Amino acid sequence: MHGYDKHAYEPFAVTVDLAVFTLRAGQLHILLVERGQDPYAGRWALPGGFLAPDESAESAARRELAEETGLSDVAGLHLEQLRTYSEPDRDPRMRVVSVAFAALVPNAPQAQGGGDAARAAWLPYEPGARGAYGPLAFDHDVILADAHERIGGKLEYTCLATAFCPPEFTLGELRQVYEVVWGTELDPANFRRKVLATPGFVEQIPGASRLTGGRGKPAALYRAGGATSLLPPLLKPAPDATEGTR
Amino acid sequence: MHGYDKHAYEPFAVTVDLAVFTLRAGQLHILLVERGQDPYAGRWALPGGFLAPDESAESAARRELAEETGLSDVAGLHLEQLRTYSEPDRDPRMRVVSVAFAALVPNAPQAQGGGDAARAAWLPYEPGARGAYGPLAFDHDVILADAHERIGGKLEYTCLATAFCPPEFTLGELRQVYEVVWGTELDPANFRRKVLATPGFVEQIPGASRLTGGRGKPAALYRAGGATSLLPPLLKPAPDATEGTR
DNA sequence: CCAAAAGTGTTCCTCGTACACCCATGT
DNA sequence: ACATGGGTGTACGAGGAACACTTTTGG
Repeated sequence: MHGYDKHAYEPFAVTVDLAVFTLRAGQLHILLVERGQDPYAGRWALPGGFLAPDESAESAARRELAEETGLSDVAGLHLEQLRTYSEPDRDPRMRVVSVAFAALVPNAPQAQGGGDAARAAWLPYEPGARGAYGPLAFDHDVILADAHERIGGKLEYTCLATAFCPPEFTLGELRQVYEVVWGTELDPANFRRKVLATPGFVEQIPGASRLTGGRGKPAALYRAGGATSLLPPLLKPAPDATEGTR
Repeated sequence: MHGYDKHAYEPFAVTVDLAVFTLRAGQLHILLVERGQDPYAGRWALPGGFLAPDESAESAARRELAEETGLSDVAGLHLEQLRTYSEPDRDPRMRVVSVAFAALVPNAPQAQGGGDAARAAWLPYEPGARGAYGPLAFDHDVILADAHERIGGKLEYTCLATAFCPPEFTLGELRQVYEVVWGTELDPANFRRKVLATPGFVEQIPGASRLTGGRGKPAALYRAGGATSLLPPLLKPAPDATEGTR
């Protein structure tokens, strides 16, 4: 870090972009806003905004998260810096450097068309194939794909999955988090043992139980434990080579 | 992303900071520059600099890497975005948002006091205890610790370790990378099997061999293979609980 | 009675760990 | 001769994968 003349270089705008995931009806959803103005008017985009003069990217991201989701208690939600996107031409109007975040929300409430965004909605996310939202504005398709990959990877070796669950949940619901994010199926029996064998992953709520959508035996309820790392990791099963490329 | 008035917000300076590691004499070293001016005059700092108007953070980082190390071929070196540091008070003079990178260099040549940096040097890095360089300028101690943690973690599940090695290396040298970065010892026999069992991690150079510091049997030479991910991972041994806190 | 999901038990097999042992070289 | 590091072999044990089986609910 050498010269420090404040005017020697063109100023940059610094923004945050958020990839906010939730689980709804057994499917992974992503929070998107519809752009009201050019460029990319009418296209869907990740929610985000400028850094205020006195806040860090983390603060700005959490503020935007509260505004866009309409959630009152945003303090406990998982919010994680992904990486920074700084290609010179990523915004056609000016130099915008964007710090991207990934966030996880449990029971998604109604999306807020909050503030100045034209419209906000939770849309189902399918990796690879674009879902109901066509190509996103700017480089947000790349950011979204990176965010999904990061979340999927972190499930393997952290206790992050509970961030998708409400305060009280069953082991079947927790398992569904893995299955939906990874797009695979897991053996319920082995999953159960693995989770319970990890100290601090979940704590059983004594006596409580809940019926799971009518059918089946009532399941015991658990809440998230204090642990953050998951050792040994819970590995995503290798894609079966016999399936070929369908 | 809402209003776009170029002058509605205070402009930010955007810089890159580099944590460049190398192995020297069986010890992990970090490239530092000595600051010539206030603030933090006389203190060591990570090399870095401003983004030019037409380059991305990745381009700027690679440019700085070439300038500071004096290496001619910087294209093949491992350079990886770490995260972005944006606390409002991290630079006392103005708002500076810094995109941090971690880089790995094999056989470190002489450090360049290149350009405007007062002095540049490779200094031994010891996690935890500050080494020969006292507290770094700005928040660079935090960045450096984050970078070391990231590198150590990536060794577990990627083939990154070869980035520390010259084009031709022995398995003992590769093993030393892990031992030095992790601060542990590994079983040479099991390490050998693990590496050779991973397709594309290393390729043997037929017929070649090299004496290893005089003593011992000459070792076969290998070069880096094409693989990047290491499955199953090569786990860092858990710290032995019998050792206590010395 | 049947389907579906929770929860328990058991077997098989892979892989990591630890350690013994031989090989080739310098002092 | 001996120390040192490369390289091979092997036995033990933890842990994951697969699957059978029981339990409890709704239809």
